[in-house]
Amino acid sequence: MTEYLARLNPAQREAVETVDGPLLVLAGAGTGKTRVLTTRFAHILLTGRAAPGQVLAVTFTNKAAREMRERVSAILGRPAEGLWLGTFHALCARMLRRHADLVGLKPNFGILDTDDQLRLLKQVMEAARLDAKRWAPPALMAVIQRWKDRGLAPDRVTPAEDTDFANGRARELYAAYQERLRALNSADFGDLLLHMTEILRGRPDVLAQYHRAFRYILVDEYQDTNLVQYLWLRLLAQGHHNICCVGDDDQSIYSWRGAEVENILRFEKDFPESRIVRLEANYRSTRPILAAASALIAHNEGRLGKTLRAGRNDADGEKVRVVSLWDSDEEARMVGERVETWRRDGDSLAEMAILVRAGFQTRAFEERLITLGVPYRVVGGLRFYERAEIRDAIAYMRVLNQPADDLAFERIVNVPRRGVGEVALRTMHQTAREHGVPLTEAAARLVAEGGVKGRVKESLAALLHGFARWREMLPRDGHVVTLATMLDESGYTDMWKQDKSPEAPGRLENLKELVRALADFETLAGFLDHVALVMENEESAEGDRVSLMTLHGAKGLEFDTVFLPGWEEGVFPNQRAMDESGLKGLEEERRLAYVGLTRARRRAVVSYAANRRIYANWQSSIPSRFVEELPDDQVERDGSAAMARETRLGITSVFNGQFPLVARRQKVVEVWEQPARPPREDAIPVGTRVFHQKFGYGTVTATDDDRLDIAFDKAGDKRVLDRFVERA
DNA sequence: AGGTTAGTAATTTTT
DNA sequence: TTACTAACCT
Repeated sequence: MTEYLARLNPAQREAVETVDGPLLVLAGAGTGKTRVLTTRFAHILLTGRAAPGQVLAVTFTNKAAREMRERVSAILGRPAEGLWLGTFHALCARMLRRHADLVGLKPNFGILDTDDQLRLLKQVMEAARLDAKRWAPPALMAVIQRWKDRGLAPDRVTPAEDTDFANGRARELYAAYQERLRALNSADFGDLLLHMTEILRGRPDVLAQYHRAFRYILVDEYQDTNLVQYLWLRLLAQGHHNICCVGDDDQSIYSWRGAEVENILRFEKDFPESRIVRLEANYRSTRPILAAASALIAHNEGRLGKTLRAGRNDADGEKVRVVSLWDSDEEARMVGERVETWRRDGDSLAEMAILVRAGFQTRAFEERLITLGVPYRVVGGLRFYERAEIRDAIAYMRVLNQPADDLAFERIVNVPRRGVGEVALRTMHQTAREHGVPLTEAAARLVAEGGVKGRVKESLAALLHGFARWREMLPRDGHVVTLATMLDESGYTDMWKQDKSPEAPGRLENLKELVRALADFETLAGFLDHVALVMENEESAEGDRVSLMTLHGAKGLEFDTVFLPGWEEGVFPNQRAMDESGLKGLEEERRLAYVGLTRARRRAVVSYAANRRIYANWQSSIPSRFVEELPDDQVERDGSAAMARETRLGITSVFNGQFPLVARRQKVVEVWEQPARPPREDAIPVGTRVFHQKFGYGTVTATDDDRLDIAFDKAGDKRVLDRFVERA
């Protein structure tokens, strides 16, 4: 047997060797999903079933695409070239450039970022005379994106599917938005998939062309596909049916972005002869971690069903720790202390991660780690190409590349400040509309014909001359020199040099980095495409640092030690997720918890605090139901944690019957079916003087069962649970 | 046009 | 708390 096959376990080998026909690989966390995918890819090539260019391999992230490319090359023993391997968006962009005319675009269409989309949408809404205060543009953007996620072009949206946004005018606005995009020769992210799917649906000749081109299709993270991606895949797989999807329904955490786990089930229906392989041997985590994660996720309904087994011989290990703390500060201290202790014991910081539900939660830990002098890095956050200075610089390049790029021009026309404000911009827009020309041309006319005067005229003239000059430079001096010159001569770099804010030097550094990055590209257009599609954070993974990130950001990563703080009702599971999506939302939160736990190889520390500062004021909180769903025999609860857990069981009123989400389950049913708690004998009436450990003395101003509103003498107005105060 | 101040809202975000 | 926006003043 060939060497690369010998390294696989039987299930993995089956997934690799079942080459023909539809195959669904259900791969639990840490079961070697990437290995299967890459080995399968290489296997197809090495057995001569297809040439490199005849396999279509789709991922969600650029990172995953890069990794797959590297690993396929490693197995082949040579660089893998000519592959159709990339993200859904990158592959669609590549295809769409060939067929742009079929959807009314030119092959050099631009790809808009979120800022541009929003700006354009605002303009569309303005033109439709909608009150931006009553109807928020981002809300409409979300509606349109959902439609695009579902493969619905404006003419496919039925009136019944219109939302109540703008009194049912969302469809009309969507159509207008698409019209504007076309006029600007631009596509947004959703369009890449939508247009391509429309083309494949409507043009059998084009579809046939791709059927001939691709003999095999490989799909990563299948549980995260949305409907339009599914349709696109299904169209491409028609005929040969050689499609292999790898995914894990238990790790589906992007439904709020349009992902539909149901695609897994649909797939089986559409390809009745499909086979399913389950990868269940986990090579990552210790037994207790696996057992805890499995027990937790077992609370979800409608799973396809997988059981993680420890695949390692050395899988025994410490129990999962659950620590309860008095407040969020103490939680941060606890995490900091353990980081220090384990570091002293020889653990590497790079092997520790703090995974939070929401980005803002990282701050408390950052502060603590700074105090302790422990190096850390925050993963995620603003990406390189999302920084204002980078977007500005790119907007300059876009105008250079395509003078008709109104959105880019609008962005930089007054950056740096040139005295071209709202009024001047409106004049330009009006002229542009009247003559049916782009903004740059409108500006040129206004300058020439005296439509603008004084400073505005001077500035616009200077800027337009600048662009003419830089455009001349481009073929002569190359794009790198041109960009640097353009940024200098336009006054853009000066703007940051004169800026006294602490971020300014960093921004100048970023601009230099951008110029350096540009050098890697042959053409300006190629670079702009890269920027739009490969918005990556060039994070220097260098140095021994603790990683801080959201649970979403941690998907696909693993660490020896994982801290999971903030397991409190409302925080995690997140209140809004439950409000908006009910049981589905809760189950997705639980999957997120599952993802978090399964990131850990050796140690997991779950924690929650009884009091948390949210914005300015303190709020008491209740331990997350997930804490309780962890199995006792795999978990070591800190003394006070055990106590607080009982507290949680006793407190049913906090849910107020709003979320009978857990009532289906035996164990908690008891809790839910308890008769309304009898009025407590020790109820604290309004007006009582009380003492609170943290806030000191105060007077009760209102009560709601066990929750008290208290006006504290020093700490101000707070709402706390009655068990945290005593009569003064 | 641009800077200042007061008011308001606040997950997750692969492309 | 911060960060962003809208109204307001210079």
